[in-house]
Amino acid sequence: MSDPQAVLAALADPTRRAVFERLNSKGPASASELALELPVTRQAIAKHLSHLGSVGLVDRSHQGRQVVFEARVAPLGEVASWLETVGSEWDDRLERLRGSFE
Amino acid sequence: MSDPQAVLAALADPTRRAVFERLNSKGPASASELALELPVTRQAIAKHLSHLGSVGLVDRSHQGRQVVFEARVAPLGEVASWLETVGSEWDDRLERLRGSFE
DNA sequence: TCCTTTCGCAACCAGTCAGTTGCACTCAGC
DNA sequence: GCTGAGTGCAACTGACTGGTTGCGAAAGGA
Repeated sequence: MSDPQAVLAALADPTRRAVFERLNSKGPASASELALELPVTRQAIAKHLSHLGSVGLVDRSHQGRQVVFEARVAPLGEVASWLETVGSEWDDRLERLRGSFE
Repeated sequence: MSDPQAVLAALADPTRRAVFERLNSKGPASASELALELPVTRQAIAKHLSHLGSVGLVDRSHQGRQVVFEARVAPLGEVASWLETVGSEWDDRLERLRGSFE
């Protein structure tokens, strides 16, 4: 259960988004594999994966010598519901405003 | 029509989120008013408002000598639908995976 | 055992950005 | 015209962080 704002911040970086979307669309991969497909070094990828992992957007598992990372979409739902909450606050405000004219 | 990733990045900063949520929950305010309620200077607020405005999360209007800012929630919907798209990509991948076993 | 691959850790660099300070401008009220 | 409130612009600073390089450790294969 990661807080939505941390997930928001994690998705704010373009490279981190690229890593996540790559894992999400083409399936699990290791940091080295990702480094071949993206224009940054393995170390940069590893840092981003660690960041993504800390907010629950990525799962790590060992396969022999390799460490394979997999995307997890559950935190996205929490962000979505947070956005919905903010939106409904706005609706409430409209409602109160309407009420004040009756 | 602001792109969802810019909105994402705009909402990533805690202070900027605080400004937006303040405007969203308590209604329009000027930069000076916001500076009284938040622990940063008016200039910092003004920069954040400019940033929020550039992604469509805030509307500005003049009231006499004052400049009043108001929250706009439409871009939040775009972010939500983007999140949904990412989620559905994941569903597609599951579907393909399922198909490969038949 | 030796070599290679993969990974993790630490140090370092450079760019970005949040925040402050200072100053100039505008406009309403006296 | 003067004063004060509200705003905008520019320069500066400090901290954070994305990215790289270098090195050492662990693990599989010949």
